[in-house]
Amino acid sequence: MYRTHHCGELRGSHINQKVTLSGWVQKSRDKGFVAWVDLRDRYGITQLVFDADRTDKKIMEAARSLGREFVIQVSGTVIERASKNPNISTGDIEILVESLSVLNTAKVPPFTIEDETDGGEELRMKYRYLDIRRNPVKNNLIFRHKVAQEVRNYLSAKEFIEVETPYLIKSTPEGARDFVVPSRMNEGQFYALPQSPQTFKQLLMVGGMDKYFQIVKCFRDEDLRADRQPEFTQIDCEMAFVEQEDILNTFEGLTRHLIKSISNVDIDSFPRMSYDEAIKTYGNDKPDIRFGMKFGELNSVAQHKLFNVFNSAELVVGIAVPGGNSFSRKEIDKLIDWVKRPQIGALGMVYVRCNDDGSYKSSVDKFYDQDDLANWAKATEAKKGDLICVLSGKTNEVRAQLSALRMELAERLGLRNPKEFAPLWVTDFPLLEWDEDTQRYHAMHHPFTAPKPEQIDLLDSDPGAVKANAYDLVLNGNEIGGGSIRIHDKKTQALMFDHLGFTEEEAKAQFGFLMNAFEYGAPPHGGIAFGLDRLVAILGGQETIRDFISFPKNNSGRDVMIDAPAPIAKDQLDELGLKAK
RNA sequence: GGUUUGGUAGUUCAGUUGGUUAGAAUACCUGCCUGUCACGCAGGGGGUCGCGGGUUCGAGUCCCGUCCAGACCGCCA
Repeated sequence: MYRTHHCGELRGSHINQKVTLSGWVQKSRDKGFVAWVDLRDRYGITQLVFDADRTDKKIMEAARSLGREFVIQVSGTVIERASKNPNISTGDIEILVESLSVLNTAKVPPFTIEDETDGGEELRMKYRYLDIRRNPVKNNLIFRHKVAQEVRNYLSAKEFIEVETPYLIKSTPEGARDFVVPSRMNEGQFYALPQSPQTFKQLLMVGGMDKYFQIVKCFRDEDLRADRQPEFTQIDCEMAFVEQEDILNTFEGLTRHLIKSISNVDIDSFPRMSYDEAIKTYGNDKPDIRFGMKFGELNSVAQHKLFNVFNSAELVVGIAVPGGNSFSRKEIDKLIDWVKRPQIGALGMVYVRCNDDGSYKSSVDKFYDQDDLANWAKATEAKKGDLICVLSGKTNEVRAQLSALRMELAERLGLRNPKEFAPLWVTDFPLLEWDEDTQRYHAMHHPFTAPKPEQIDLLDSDPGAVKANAYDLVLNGNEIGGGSIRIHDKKTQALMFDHLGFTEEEAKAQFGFLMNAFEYGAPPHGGIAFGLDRLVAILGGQETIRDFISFPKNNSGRDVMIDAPAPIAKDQLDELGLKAK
C-alpha cells in the first residue's frame, strides 16, 4: 500500500498514529542535527522530520540525498511539532520517518514548482505536467471541474439530457475556417471538425429530445488570442417549444446558480439591453456594466462652432472619467498617445477638466466657452473632479475607440473588480451584417437564426435593418454565451439562404439534411451556447483562459509540449491520397 | 496578413555613448549550522548574448535579414 493518508489530511488529532504517505519532495531544509522534507501531493503538504537522535543513520543519509520533485514513500509516526506553523493546515504536526523509499528520482525541474514560479509562459507550457503540480494551475483545473459539475447538476435537474454529437462532420462555407480531416476510405474527401454542434442539436429537437445539453469540444481554425483557443469547450444547449423569454429565464437561472454555488455571490439584478442601445451607450456589444462611464453623444452641443475637427465628424462622443481631474498633464498626454496607437487608431483626443469650483478647463478653450463645456458635462454625466475624454470621427470607429479607452481607464482606476459579477443580456441583434470584402450579407449569429417574425417582409427591402431573436449573455464585459430562436420551417430557411447568397443547389448540397428534417414536423426551438473556458476564467476572477485549460496551445496554435502540429510520414500521406507541400 | 514588445547563466532579469575578464537574484553543487518552514552562513560550478550577414581598430550594444515568443488589429457565422 502506497499510502494510508494524503498529504493534506493529518492534524493534531492524528498524533501517535503510524502512517504511510507518498508524494513529491517539495523542498528540504537541512540544519545538520535535523532535516525536514516537505512532502507534497494534490491535497497539500506534510512536513517529514529526520533527526540525528531519533532517525536511523541510513535513513538520515537517504533523506539528505533527496532532490526536488523526487517521488518518495515514507512510513512513520505523526508527532507534534516543536515549533508549529500556523500558515498551513498540517502545520501542527510532522512525521518522524521510520522508513523511506524512493519511488522515482527526478531531474532538477526547469522552473520552481511554487505558487509564484520563476518560470516564463513558454517554459511552463513545454513542461505543462510540472506546471500542473503548482497550486494556481492545479486549483484552476479543480475549479473548472466544479463548474462543469454544477452545470450538469443544474441542467439535469431541469430535465435536460446530455447527448453526444459527432466530431467528424461536414465542412461548411459559413462562419469560421474549419479544421479538416482527410478520409482514407473516401480518397480526396474530407471531414470537418465541428465549429459547434449547431445543426445536430437542432436535429435532436426534430428528434423530440425536447431539452438537450452537452459539454463539448468545438474547433475553429482562426488566429488565437489570450482568450481564444483553436479547440475550446462549449456548454451547448437547445430547447423545443420555447420562445426567447423561456430561454432567457432558464439560463438566467443557470447563471445565478453558478455564481451562487461557485462564488457565493447573489445576483440581484439581471438587466437586459438591446444591441442598438449597447452600441450607442458603450460602443460595444458586450459592455462591462460594473462601472458607469456611459457614452454621451455631443454632436448637438459640440458642432456648429468653430472647431472644424468636430464639425466634420460623423460622431462626437465623450465619457466622464470619475476623479480624472486629478490626472496630471503628463498623464493625460500619455492617455492621448495611448488612443493614438495604431491598435486604437484615434487621431487625437479632446479633454475637459471638471474643476471642484464648477469651472471647466479644456484643451479646446479657444473654441468653446464655459456654457458649452457645461453642456458636455451634462451629456456625459460628468461631476466635479471628473475628466471628460472626447473622441470624434466615423461613428463605428469612434465608438470602438472610445470603448477601448473606457475599458483601459476602468482597468487603471481599478473599477473592474473581479469579485463583482454583473451579467447582462444583450438582445435584438441584427440578423445580417454587410461584408465589404465579399460584397454580400453574412449571418451575424448563424444562418439558422430566425428573423423577428414581424420583420420578415423587411428582408427584401432593407435586409440590414432586420433584427433577430438572438441574444448574448455578457458577464463583466465578456461574451460568455450566445444563442437564438432558430428557424424551424423549410420556407424561411430557404429564404434565409437566399439572402446569404446561396443558390438553391448550394443550399441543398450544404444543408439539405436540415431542410429535409424541417419537412417532417420540426418543433419551434431555440438555444444557447456558453464558452466554458471563458466562463470558468471569469468566475475565477481572471481573463486569460489558458490556465484553466489543462494543455493549451500557444499564440501560433502550437502545442509546444508534444510539438504539434507536425509533418506526417509519406506512407500516411499516400494512404490518404495527399501530397506533402 | 498587419502593428508592437521582447529573445543575455537552469530560470527571471540588468547591462550607460560601441571599449578591460558580460553582472544580480534565484536555482544547482560542497561545507557549516540544536526546530526550520522564502531557514541562515561560507564557498563553488554554470554564458554559441536566438540565428545569419554587415558597419567598425573593436558589437550583447548600431544596421539588414531571419527564426521564435507575447500583446493587439484584421479574422473569430
